[in-house]
Order: sequence, then C-alpha cells, then structure tokens
Amino acid sequence: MPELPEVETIRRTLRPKLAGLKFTGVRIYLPKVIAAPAPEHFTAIITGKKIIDLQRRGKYLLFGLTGGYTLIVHLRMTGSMVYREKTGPSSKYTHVVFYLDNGSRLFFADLRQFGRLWLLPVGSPDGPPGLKNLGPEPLDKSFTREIFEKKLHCRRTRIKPLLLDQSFIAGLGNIYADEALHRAGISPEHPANTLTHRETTRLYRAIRDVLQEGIKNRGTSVRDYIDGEGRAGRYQEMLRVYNREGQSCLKCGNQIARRKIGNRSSYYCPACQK
DNA sequence: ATGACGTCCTGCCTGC
DNA sequence: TGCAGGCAGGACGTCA
Repeated sequence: MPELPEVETIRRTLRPKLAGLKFTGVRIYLPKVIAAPAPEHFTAIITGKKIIDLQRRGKYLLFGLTGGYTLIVHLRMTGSMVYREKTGPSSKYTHVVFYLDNGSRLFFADLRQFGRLWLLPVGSPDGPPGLKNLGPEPLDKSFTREIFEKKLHCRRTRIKPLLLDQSFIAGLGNIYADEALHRAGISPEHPANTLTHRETTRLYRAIRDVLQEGIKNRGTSVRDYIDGEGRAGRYQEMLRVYNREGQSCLKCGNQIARRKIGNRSSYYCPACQK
C-alpha cells in the first residue's frame, strides 16, 4: 500500500527521469481510472504538455505541467507508476500508458483498480476532495510537536482511526500508523485527548521516525508496492508489528495481537502499548 | 464530532 | 483437487 514513504520514493525515482520531458500521447485502457476530465479531454489536454516538476502531498503525486495544469495521481492500495525507457513486459493491470518525447513511457498499473488520475488546471474545484481537506505534512518543519498536541487535545476519538484520517494528518496508512503507535508505546484505542504530554511527544517523534526510516529504506513492499523504476522497497524487513500477528514483540517478547479498530485491522502489542 | 457501513476490485486464503 | 465464500483495504459518500 503506497503510504507517504512509498509515494515519496516514487517521486524521488521518477522526478529526475521525467523533468523536462513532454507527453506525446497517452493510451487509456481502463477509462474509469481517469476521474477528471472525461478521457477524451484528458488525452487532448495532456498531449504536448511538458513536465516541469513532480511534487508529493500526503499520498498524492502531483505532476506540474506547462499551461498551468497538474496531473494528480492517487495510487490507493495497489497502484504503481513506473518509468521504462524500453518496452517492458506490460501486464494486464496496466490501465494507462503515457508516451514521452524521448521514446520512453510511463505506466500506470493497478491490480485492484482503485487508483485514480485527475488532469486539472491549478486551483480547479474538480480535484479529489481529500486533497483539498488534507491535514499537515508530518515531515514538514511547520508541523511542530505543539501543533500536533493541540490538534490531539480537541479530538475524543481513538488515536488509531485519527492517525488514518488524512484531514487530521497527511500520509499515514495502516502500516506506518501501527508502527508509530508501537514505537511510542501507545495503544491504538487510546483516546486522542487523554494522551499525556510525554505520550504526545513520543508519538510525534515516532511518526516522524517511522516515516523517515520508510523513505530511507525505499518504502515497504508487503505485497504489491514498487517504486518508479519497478523496484521493491526494504522496509517490510524492519516492521515491528504490522503483519506480525502471533509473533513475539521485539520490545518485550509478548505476542503481537491483531484486532479491528474502526473497521480496520490493527496490529499491536497488548503488553507494551498502553 | 463520531462512528458505522457500503462501494469499488481482485487475489489469496480457508474450509469443506 | 476444486470450488465457494470471505477477507483485505484508502477514500468517500451516506446515514444515524
């Protein structure tokens, strides 16, 4: 599942390859993945546009194009964006192929077909609602411990579902939320507004640490995730709770548990997460 | 504000 | 061995 570290890794692998290239065309095999505009307009608009830069916001990839347009991509769970110079093996999960003016191609593939693309003028109201309502970037300098604490204190909900709420904080998904809570020693069911000053500090650091470690290790490839060059990440080898139900906690030795919290499965250590 | 639930979709796992 | 059914999951809309 591409979360912040995976999307950031894709951005870093794609940006040097794509910057300055021009789209010469696009082939859409599964029209429904184009959220906006209508596929025929999408094709017409993107052809001839040059890629100026590639940014990330939360789990969104933002391709800055000439003419004031942005190509917005959300990979959801199994989406990928891979750059290839030569024609590679294209799978049945490839839904969009972008042709570039150096002869290379950019492939959007997605097994579960949940990922979506938008091609819109900057500031258009037709973008994904989630992007407009996105919370702060956890790795940004402006996201301070004080701001985090303030935001936590006015929410009574359990901490795990809150960390997954993209309008509260951007970029965390199930894997990194569980890892951060374990690292901070906080139960996923702990109410947000009753976290102590020390717990808040630990959680703030844990969130930033796990995200940075994820990026350093080029992302987590539990199943499908690959970067912009088609390569898997390494962080799955370093996970301490996610996907480790029944195995022993690397901190205290007790068994890692798994249960549904807010309709999402959570992995945690009942002994050392309070 | 909060939570529950359905929707999208396919591969994989379990149970018979 | 084969098949049916359930499960997982990110965002988002709807409803209570």
